[in-house]
Amino acid sequence: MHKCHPQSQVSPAHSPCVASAPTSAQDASHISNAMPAPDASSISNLAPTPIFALVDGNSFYCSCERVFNPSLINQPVIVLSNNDGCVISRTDEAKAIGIKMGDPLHLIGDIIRRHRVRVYSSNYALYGDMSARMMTTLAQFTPELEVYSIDEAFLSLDGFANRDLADYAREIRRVVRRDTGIPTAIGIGPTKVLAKVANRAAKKNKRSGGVLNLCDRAAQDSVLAEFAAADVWGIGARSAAKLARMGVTTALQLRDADVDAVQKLLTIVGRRIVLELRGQSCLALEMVQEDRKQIVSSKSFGRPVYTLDDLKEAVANYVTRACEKLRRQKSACHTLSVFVQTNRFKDGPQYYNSGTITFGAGTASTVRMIAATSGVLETIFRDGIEYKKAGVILSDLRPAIAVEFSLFDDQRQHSQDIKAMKVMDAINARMGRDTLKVGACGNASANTSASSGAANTPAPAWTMKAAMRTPCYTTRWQDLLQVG
DNA sequence: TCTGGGGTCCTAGGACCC
DNA sequence: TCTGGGGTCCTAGGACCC
Repeated sequence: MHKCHPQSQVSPAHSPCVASAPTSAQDASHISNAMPAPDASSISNLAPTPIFALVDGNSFYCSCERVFNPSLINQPVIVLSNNDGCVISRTDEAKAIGIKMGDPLHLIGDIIRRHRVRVYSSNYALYGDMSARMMTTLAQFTPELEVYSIDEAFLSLDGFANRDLADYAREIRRVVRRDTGIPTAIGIGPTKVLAKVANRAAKKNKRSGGVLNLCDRAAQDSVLAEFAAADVWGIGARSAAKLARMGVTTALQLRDADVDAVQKLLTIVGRRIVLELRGQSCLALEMVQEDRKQIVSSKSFGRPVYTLDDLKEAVANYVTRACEKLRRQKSACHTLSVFVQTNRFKDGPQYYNSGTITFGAGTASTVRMIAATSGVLETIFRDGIEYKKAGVILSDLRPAIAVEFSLFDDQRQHSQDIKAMKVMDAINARMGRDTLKVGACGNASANTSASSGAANTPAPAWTMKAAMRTPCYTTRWQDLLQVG
């Protein structure tokens, strides 16, 4: 999902930034260690400056809830993280009464009651589907689109320089709103970092109408002067503190700072940000989704877990999710790690342990990997500990098609594994997730939602809390919104 | 009682080899 | 045995993103 933020390596194919500023060939050679310094003379001075638009869904999760529940409009609304832990999305009304991103639910009970804040558990099936609709709509407006996260996309508007870009962006907003119900903000700039700045500024400034074009220098100067360096894409808390120590607190100061000094402080990443703020594009649009290099599935438990059996069941479910992702990208895993840990927010003794298994021949078999995690858990489990979280990490992923066998690997078993997984994936695709699953996963649904009360047995402790989840309006027939 | 989950990239330092 | 330099590969930790 997050391939190309300022920390990512620069794609060698992308060097038009140098064209607009030939004096910076030196700079460019530092940006990418992998590529030779471009020969300035070989680059046409007429190479067009790229144009990026960043489209971002406003309070995306909350907006998704509003689409299906108009009574939430103009109300403070928040959406919670897993286990109803903390705030991960809030509407403007919720921001206005002081609710912050990441606030733990149990610390803001007062505000919630006082202002009658509408509170929702997160419903990723719904948000994922709404996201897909938004991206499909956006794709109508440009052939070059990078889906950057669930609620954001970069669009290349390279061919649109002859149009009024702000007008075009307003049209995009209108159609996305009409076709999906999601309100957006759009920032436009000659680099991704500037498009990001424009987007944030458009959101903040109510007079902007949700659109801001930062393609021209005067507009950049005035907006960057009012923009905190800490809010620039790629500058986190640590880097902001370092910059502040050298007297840099605004984005304008950062842009005009000595680029070598910034690089010394913030590595090559900082250098790129400065150049991007100057209008030299270092971060290319990445239209194709690269395969994951690592797949993680980990979750805090709804309630504390004490037994090895419960841990095994929880982890079997996490492995199931991770392996589905693995097979979707047609990879095989060579290294599998499992970890368990206590509640890090609780006083008292902490425990963390992990174990790793390597597979000589890569595998994508849920069955095999569950068996492997079971063995690992037996070695890292200690009795008498209150576990709060566990997870698995699949790494050293390589193409499944190229799995290599040694003399001792059982190739016949391997091809049977593949067939079995094909069948399982096909059935689950047709009939719904977990229609067919490995016995070790138990009977519980991973999500103890309000609607799962049919079972007579209580949910295992590890299952997630999600007491305030809305129905999956768009992805389950039973949950279709009824009108009338 | 109560605090998310899933990613990527960069750098420094150690191990090892020539 | 000592001394020196340079290269590669791997890993852990730090930082950042949504």
